[in-house]
Amino acid sequence: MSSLRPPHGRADGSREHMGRKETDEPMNDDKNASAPAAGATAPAVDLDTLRHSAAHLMAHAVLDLFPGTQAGIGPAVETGFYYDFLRPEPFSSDDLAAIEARMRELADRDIPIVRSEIPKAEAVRLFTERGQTLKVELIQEKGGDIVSTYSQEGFLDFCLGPHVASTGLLKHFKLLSVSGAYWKGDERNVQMQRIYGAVFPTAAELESHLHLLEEARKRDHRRLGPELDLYSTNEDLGGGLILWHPKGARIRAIIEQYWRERHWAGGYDVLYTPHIGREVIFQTSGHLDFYKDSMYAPMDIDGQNYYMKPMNCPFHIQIYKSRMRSYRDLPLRWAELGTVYRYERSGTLHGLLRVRGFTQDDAHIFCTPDQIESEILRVLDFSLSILADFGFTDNKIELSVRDPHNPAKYCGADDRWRQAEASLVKALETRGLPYERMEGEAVFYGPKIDIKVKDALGRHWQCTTIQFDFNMSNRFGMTYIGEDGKEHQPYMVHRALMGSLERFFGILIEHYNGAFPLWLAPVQMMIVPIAERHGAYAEQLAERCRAAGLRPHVDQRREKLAYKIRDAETHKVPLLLVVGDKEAAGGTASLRIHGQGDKGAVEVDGLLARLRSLVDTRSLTVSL
RNA sequence: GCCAGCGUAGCUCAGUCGGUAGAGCGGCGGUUUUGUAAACCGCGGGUCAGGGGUUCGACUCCCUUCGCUGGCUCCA
Repeated sequence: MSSLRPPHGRADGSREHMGRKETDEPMNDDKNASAPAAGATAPAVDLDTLRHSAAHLMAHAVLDLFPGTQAGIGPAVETGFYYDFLRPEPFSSDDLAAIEARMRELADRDIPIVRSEIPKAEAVRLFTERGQTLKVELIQEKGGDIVSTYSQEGFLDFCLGPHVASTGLLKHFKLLSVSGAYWKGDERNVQMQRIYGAVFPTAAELESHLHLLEEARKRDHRRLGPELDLYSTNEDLGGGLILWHPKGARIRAIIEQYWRERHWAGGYDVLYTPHIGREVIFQTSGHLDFYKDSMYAPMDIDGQNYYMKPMNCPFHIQIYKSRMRSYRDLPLRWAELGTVYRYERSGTLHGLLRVRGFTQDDAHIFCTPDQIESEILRVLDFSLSILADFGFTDNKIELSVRDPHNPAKYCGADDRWRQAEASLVKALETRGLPYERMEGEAVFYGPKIDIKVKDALGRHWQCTTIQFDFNMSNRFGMTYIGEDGKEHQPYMVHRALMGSLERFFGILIEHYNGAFPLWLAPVQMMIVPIAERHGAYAEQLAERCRAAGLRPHVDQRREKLAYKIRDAETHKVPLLLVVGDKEAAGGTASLRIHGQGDKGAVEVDGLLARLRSLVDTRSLTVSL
């Protein structure tokens, strides 16, 4: 149903997009079987070929070391490859090391990789002989009369190719992890073991990729969040439920304040609606028909079933319906920081990025058909402007439209779809924004624009979604009175900018590596008196900071200066103001900026004015 | 939910073959009054995630529940 919430996917750069690309179809298909032949021996190879060949090399090593193992599929992916294996015993990390060592041996021997084209029956016989019944299944499904195979010594694979000429060309790889994966991606099928590996053309690139992984691990919000005392989760509380600590809550409150101000200034009104509602509202909305699996069991209140809301739209619609609406009232732009609860399968929970209770920065725009273009443009501009304030300026935009081959999957009249899509395209083109067209990625009730932000490590995260909805206004019988005095059905757009506050917070923690820009930092300056006798001056200074609308904290502990500095630096406090005899006498403070070091003594009023302006402009860096 | 792995002090981790636990940091107490990334001494702190079982004896072996991790599936 009308989800406002962007998919809770993980970062493109790290996990989610390890999905399949063209080369991940090692299965044969006689239509293309002859095309890649030349590539098989070409000395200059593209990256996917290299990675796919590395997958074969690994399968070769695995089948050598663990006889009886069956191979599934082994495509190239974004940064390397994976290969799925069926084997009763789990692969241990020791096994991984052994497999990698074996791969190096096989690579060192520079074994030629040979393509052959053989009759299907022959292929079936060969793979049956080897006990590779999964491959036989693939051949029978995918193969034409003649199928292609690749072999390197005793290892034989059913594969379209192309591949590198010999194993010696495979040099810079590393096995990373093993995990479960369903045969053919269907959870009703047997579960196999998937081994992931990284492959790059040069040692330097592999090294830099491994370094990126390490960097991502270090700035993982699940590590930084609790470490910086921003949030926690708790076993007794339950999975997927977030406790916002004072510092995290401070950041959230700042974001919420900013969000409200921007919305009011941007022509929105802000709503509040309850967390639960009677069964009937979710029957009308269709959630109980289409969305029940994601909803929690009802609670009985005075003999009536009430549900926790999984979305805010039915509630906003009730407000719309609370009185007659004229075309003169439209557009109505209603926003809410709406807390919703959704059942997510236990295995999918992930820190702040995928939780069971979260707050969407939701909005619904109700408008007339002829307002839709300008409204889309407006919401697009608004979204990009807000994302930019958080430092996300390099975004990827996707336009998700219907699958032209499967119109039955969607509801709503054709002309509405055409108009909706046209207005989305128009908005993107008016702004000259490049976008990727995603056929068949539309939600069933309407097309949408998604914005994925690119973080400091180059990973993409989906935040914003702008979705048409042809369904809700119909189900709830929403109307407005037009110029003609007759009832009309309003157009409805759902949108979320940050997605959910939890998720956005997680992204921000990783993007900034926990070192929030001044306007968001929960503690903006740590004031450090050198000795106890400077405590009073430090407090005075803190008072002046607070009077300037800044957030200081005084470190009155009886510790050495160096200790307090180290502490503030590791907690990523943006500014340090050191005060001792000199400063107290001169009415100054010694300034130290996180990541920049000691800046020497500064005059206080000037500093505060400067900081105030950095906060007001939401500057992402501190420069004086 | 599924496959695999993990869960020992607030945090990071050690703990041999089954004989009921240890370090560093943090915390607390004291000494030190400190000038730009960790002063010194001392002290507490654990139902070894919870429950059940095997055993003379379980942190250790088995079962189970919860939570977490890597993926798969899902992300309407």
